[in-house]
Amino acid sequence: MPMSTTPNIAEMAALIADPSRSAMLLALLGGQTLLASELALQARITPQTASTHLAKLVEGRLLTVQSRGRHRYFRLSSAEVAHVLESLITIAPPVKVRSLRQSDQTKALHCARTCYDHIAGEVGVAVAETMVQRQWLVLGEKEFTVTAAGRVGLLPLGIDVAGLTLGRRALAKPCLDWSERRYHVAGVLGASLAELFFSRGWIVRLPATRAIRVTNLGTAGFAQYFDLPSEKLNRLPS
Amino acid sequence: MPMSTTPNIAEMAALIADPSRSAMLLALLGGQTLLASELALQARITPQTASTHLAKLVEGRLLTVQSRGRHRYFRLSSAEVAHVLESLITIAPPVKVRSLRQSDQTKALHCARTCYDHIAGEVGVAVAETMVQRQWLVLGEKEFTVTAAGRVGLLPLGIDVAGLTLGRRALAKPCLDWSERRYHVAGVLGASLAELFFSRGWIVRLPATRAIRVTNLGTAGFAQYFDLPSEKLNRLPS
DNA sequence: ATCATAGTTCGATGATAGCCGAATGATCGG
DNA sequence: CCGATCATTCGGCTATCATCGAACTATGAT
Repeated sequence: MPMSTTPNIAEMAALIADPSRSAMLLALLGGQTLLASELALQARITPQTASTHLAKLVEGRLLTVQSRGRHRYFRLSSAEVAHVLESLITIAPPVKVRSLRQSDQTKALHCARTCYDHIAGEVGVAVAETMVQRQWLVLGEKEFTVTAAGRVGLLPLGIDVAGLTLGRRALAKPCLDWSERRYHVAGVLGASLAELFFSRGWIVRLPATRAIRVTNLGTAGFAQYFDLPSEKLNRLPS
Repeated sequence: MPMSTTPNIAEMAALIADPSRSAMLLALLGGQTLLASELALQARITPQTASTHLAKLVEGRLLTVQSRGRHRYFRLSSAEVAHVLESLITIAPPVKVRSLRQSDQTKALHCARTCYDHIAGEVGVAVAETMVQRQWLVLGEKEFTVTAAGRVGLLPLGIDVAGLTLGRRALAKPCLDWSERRYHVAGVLGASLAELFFSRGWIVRLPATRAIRVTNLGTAGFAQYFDLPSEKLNRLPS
């Protein structure tokens, strides 16, 4: 007697369904690679339990490990995994604010945060929309198409589109934002934009979160290169 | 002591994580509204257990019920829920083929199927790509933008884009296809396209599946209006 | 060598939750 | 009113699994 033909969604969902595991996954949603101990801390569990959880997540191909010395670095195994998590956030009931500090954190998350390895939140969406408005990007089929104007416009920022190495990864994919409900730029271009912003010191990571803060340098930079009004960027705690 | 600031992804995932519940959800992914008894049959469980599961799914806002007489009709509560399920399929391990009949079924699913209320699979992707190639759609920021040419081109098909009622729902969103790994059209436009194809008799639902069959009428229609080669449509069991 | 740190494995415990049988409601047809 | 159908509720059984203490391995520092 044949089993049902349904794909084993349940298995993957079960991996996310545990509170400790989902906490670790969300901690990794920023695209960072974190240590087992850091993840244990994030999930508020002992290293032993974290170890078993991480083993399961790797076994289930949600995470990939990289052993270096006695350390083990974990990260999400693909952008698709990140996408699943983001879509789950979309349907999850809104976050209960328990404390002022927390409220600050969530506000920061909404404003600017890293989604896997690119920039999401208000800033990410605003940057993307500026690029579309300038006809640098056109929402093609499976991805953003970078126009000739886009290639030229990105050069002063130090991004050579033609030189971006594409693995099997798309150049510029649209990625739905759960806080803004609009798209921002993912893919290789999104990643190199994020890298650029970090290396120029426009944005910095807030400790132990996916949230990022826009620096004074960044306020000027985003205004100059992307026409972003400074009010949008200054709502964050310094 | 404040709990973690993470949204309760785990709760939603736990609802999907049970094999019986995920079977029911996948059965509803076609957009149909099904009876509790039908869902129990799909999940191969007794009506009693199905009832408790369905109660939880409604409680968790994944499903909505509509009582009519002694019957209770269930359906997915939103397109977002469908989106979560599809994205989970994307990362779930591939389906094991257990029998020939099953292989046929999966082939049909790959070729053409309904994803919530729009058309996915080869046909859905092909239609979307034709529209993009004709510049009817442009992959804008959060959604496909329908161009002037698109509005004109869709008129002969009986779709008045300006007249489409938008709730909070997007007009035309790109939706990643797990079988093709390319995008098809979701959103209000996607829904009305599907409705059109059904009402014109171009496609019909195969019983008890999300798979659809392209009729002879449809072969002609898709060729005439969307330049789809007939070979693409004829791979299905009649 | 010695100690500390990072991580895993094992075993016991405890709680959760899916499952079905049986009984109860509720609705429709005659 | 009565039997049939669709569905829910309850109770008890069982299995699964997250959790942590304790012991163990491996790497790095002194």
